[in-house]
Amino acid sequence: MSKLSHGLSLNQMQLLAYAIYSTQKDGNTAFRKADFEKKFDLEYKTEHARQDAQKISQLQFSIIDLENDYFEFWNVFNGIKYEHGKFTFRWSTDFIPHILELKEKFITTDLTIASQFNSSFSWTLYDYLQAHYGYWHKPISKEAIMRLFGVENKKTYKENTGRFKKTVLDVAIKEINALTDLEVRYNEEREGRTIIGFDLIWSNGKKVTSATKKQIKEIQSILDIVFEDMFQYININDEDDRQRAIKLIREIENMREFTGEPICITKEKADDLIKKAVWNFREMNRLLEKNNRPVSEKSVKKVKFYNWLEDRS
DNA sequence: AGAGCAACTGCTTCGGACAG
DNA sequence: CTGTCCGAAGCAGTTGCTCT
Repeated sequence: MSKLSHGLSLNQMQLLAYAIYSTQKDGNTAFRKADFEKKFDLEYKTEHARQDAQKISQLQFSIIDLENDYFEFWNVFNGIKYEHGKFTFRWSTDFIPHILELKEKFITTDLTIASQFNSSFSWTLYDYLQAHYGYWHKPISKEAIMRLFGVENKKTYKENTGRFKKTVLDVAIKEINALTDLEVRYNEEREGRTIIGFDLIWSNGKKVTSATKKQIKEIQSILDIVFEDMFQYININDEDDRQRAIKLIREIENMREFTGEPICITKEKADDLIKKAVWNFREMNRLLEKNNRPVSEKSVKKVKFYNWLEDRS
């Protein structure tokens, strides 16, 4: 969603959210402006509706993975119509499957809470924090956070970090702290006297503890073994088993982003990752044995180690 | 209920003062 | 000298009101 709603004004985000909401609720692809206004507690002039609808109607949904020679772009809407207070819109057929994905993240949590936000920046930041479930802090460069808020071209903010804080970041944090369960603050990261980034720190009221170095090392060690034995796994003869092994490897590989410094995930999240990694690892070795492939000595040791841990508990 | 106009509010930008 | 802070001015967006 963050990518989809990038650079939209608050009203535009609300309009998009309400379109998704209406579709989700009763499959309706039309809604009355009055209902929309009521939901977000605002007045919406037709001229603004026109501008916002025009912007929304040009939205695109993209998936880009150039490393694998892959990209796709789809329009979100085929069109949007407005007539005497009634919006009618038609989703692009290729986008419809994605609406379902958006539902969980966007509709159930965000709309009730986010409808209270007065600033689009609050919406954006809230979305960003929600997307980083399992993290408890996240360092982000000034450039990146400006891009997140869609203000990377504002001269004032580029040259005057104080203004950026006052009118963008602080506004968003204040609203989130006031209206949601999250508690957000940040530390400034400086290089000399220049602010080069922020370390966003947040919690949902519950006490959170950072993942330990030991936990991260544990994830790292599984990553290393899997990587070393990669060829064993992808050379499995049986097509189905090979595809399954590749999928399991990918899942483990994706954990690499959490192992870097500084440690940003919670203890709880690290526990989940370790469990998941061990499970995948065992499953992969099972596939090797099933296909009469040798399991490396390191892997055998690792599996024994986990068996031993479980026997004790 | 929706459209349109006028007064007002607050944001952005610019340039200059100030501090390390 | 470089980067941050601050005030003035212009202007876009908001509010409140009336008319259709």
